[in-house]
Amino acid sequence: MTEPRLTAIVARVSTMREVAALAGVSGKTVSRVINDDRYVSAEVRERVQRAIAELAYVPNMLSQTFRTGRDNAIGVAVPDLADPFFGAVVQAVTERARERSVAVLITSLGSRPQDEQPAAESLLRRHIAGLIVAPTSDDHRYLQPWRAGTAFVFIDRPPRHLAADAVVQDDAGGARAAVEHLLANGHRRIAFIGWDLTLTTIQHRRDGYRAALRSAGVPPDHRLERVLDPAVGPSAALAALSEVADPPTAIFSADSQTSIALVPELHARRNRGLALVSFGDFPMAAALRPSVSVVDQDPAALGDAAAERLFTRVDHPTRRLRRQIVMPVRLQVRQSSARPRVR
Amino acid sequence: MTEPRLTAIVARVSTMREVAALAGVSGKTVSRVINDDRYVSAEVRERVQRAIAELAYVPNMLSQTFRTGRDNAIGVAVPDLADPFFGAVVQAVTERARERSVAVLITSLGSRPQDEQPAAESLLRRHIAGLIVAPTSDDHRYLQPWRAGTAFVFIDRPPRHLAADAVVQDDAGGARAAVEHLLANGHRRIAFIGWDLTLTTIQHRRDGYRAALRSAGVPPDHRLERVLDPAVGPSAALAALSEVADPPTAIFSADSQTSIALVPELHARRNRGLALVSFGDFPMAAALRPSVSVVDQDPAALGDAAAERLFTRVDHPTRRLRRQIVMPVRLQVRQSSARPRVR
DNA sequence: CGGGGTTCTGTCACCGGTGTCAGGAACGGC
DNA sequence: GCCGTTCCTGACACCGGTGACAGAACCCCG
Repeated sequence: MTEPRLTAIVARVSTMREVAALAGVSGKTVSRVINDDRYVSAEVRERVQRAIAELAYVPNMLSQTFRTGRDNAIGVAVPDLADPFFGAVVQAVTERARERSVAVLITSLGSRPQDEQPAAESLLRRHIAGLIVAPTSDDHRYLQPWRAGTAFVFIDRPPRHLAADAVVQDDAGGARAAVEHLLANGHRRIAFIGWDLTLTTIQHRRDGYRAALRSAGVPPDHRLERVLDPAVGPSAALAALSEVADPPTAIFSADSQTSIALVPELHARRNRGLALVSFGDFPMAAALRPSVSVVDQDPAALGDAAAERLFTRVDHPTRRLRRQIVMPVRLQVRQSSARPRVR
Repeated sequence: MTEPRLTAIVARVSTMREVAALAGVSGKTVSRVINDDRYVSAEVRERVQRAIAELAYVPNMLSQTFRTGRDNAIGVAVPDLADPFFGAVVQAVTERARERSVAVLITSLGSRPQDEQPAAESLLRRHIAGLIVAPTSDDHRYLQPWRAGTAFVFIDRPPRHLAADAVVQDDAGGARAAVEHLLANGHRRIAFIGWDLTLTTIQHRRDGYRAALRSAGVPPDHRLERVLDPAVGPSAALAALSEVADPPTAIFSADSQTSIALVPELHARRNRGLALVSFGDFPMAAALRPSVSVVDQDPAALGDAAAERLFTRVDHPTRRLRRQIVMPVRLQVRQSSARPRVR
């Protein structure tokens, strides 16, 4: 055994047994030093630490987690990481995880519901401690076998056929506030444009839209409710709206995806006085002319809340907590929701 | 042993030995069925598969990876996931990884260089097969011990003091093309605004900016080169530029972060004919009035290239390949780079 | 009918840590 | 001097799969 050289250049990761051999102790004693066990003499501890430094030893987390049966990691599954909303959610989750030295496994689910289960199981088979999921499917029973070992927190949309935590937004309330704001500015003919009515979030926003109209005594008009066909984009929907007798003076856009598609189209048509409020902020909304009024969702706060709840479940599996957390949304009034032009 | 019921409700994940017991075979035979080993009789295979379905067995990846010593996962480390550029990169990487059934571990590095090493090591100690990193630090020697077991691909910025693959953009060429375009449109006084000149990417863009001016015989003017102070934002820089004798008629913004801050400010000042080209596309750039001309980086292509290179290194550790991959960038001409107004 | 090859299945060790337990040394109190 | 307690260290099994190897059954061919 050569004399320890602290400056050694190490070209390979070493194992605990190599450290033990170099320090002249058993593997278990090295383990004790790593884990700050109090029952190690100062002299031995010193020797082991020198050996660790000498070999640039880093514990193999694979075997640690294997031994305990639980990976010190959480999973995050969202439809699309390139979507700034989910990007911000994931960013917040990774920050909370790092504070706890927990690794984050990530997967994108895409938009096809049938892809959710295999993607989620690819994370679960690693026996992660918890999973944060923004679901795309309508049936989460497949998660049942994993509940004993893994905590689940749903975000954006609640679980179906499974009892689990959910952090959602006040979809109906936010939509209602947006439409009430348009009503207060004198709009009576207000259109609803959404992207995918099979999503419960969009349904709730439509419910809020309708409730606001009802409360104001404005008669509903199904011709003003439009679903966007992703193949053709928003131009067809706008054309159809303009052909309605007594056409709308304002649009409530039910999600930022729709708004992002809608805005260039409105600009291209020179936007004949059509007001707009978007559910969901989006980049540059404030810099556009007119700047776009939005219902702001604060994705970072949502990510924080989801991570906090997940870690609470991991730390206290038996604690009783309300399953549903509703994040408030905030109406951010800008220029695009001004009064209708007098004709 | 009860008769197999395929409809069993399973409340717990089961192990291979439980499957083996139910099927009346050895654990190794179950392993063979899982891994599609050809030496299993049809009759046994059938029995084992029924037992797997009955118990809803999913292999424990923790032990698989532990046995082989290499985690079937790759790591991705980027400064900020909420940045749409990195979001799109990560989205592309996760798609490529999913095609290969490889898990993706993610971490955000933040902007402080000293945070990079601990964040990277938290991934590496899991013995991942590869790491894609957009570095924030200037010294990557700490990765040396891991090279034997882990492939490294740097993105956006090349490694320092370490020989490893890098997928970068044509920063100088893109900047040069942008500035040449402004020159062709008659601009002679062109400002450079960047966010952080310690980053090599920004340095290269400035080099391209200077080279374009030099080739055109336009005398350089250091007063037109500005670094943005993130604390005060772009207003101070714009004010300083407008006070220069013979002020600029165009701005070359060296990164999308800067552009995103700059655009609202230009709008607020009613943008007195100041042209703009941004290095890096950003959301809504096409929808703004005037729409913003950009040097488009295609982050998805960058993520694809990085993932492809990583998997090539993992599959063929000895193959000789060029270390540096330069992704082309594309000048996307829109309205904001038009000719200067005649005064 | 014997030898060689292929097919199928099981036994056992092993990956690299950690939990359990045992045992020796040192120390204090009566 | 004896017993009980605390301190320190090591031996050993174990987590759940898989690689190496052995052995049995069967087939084909000379």
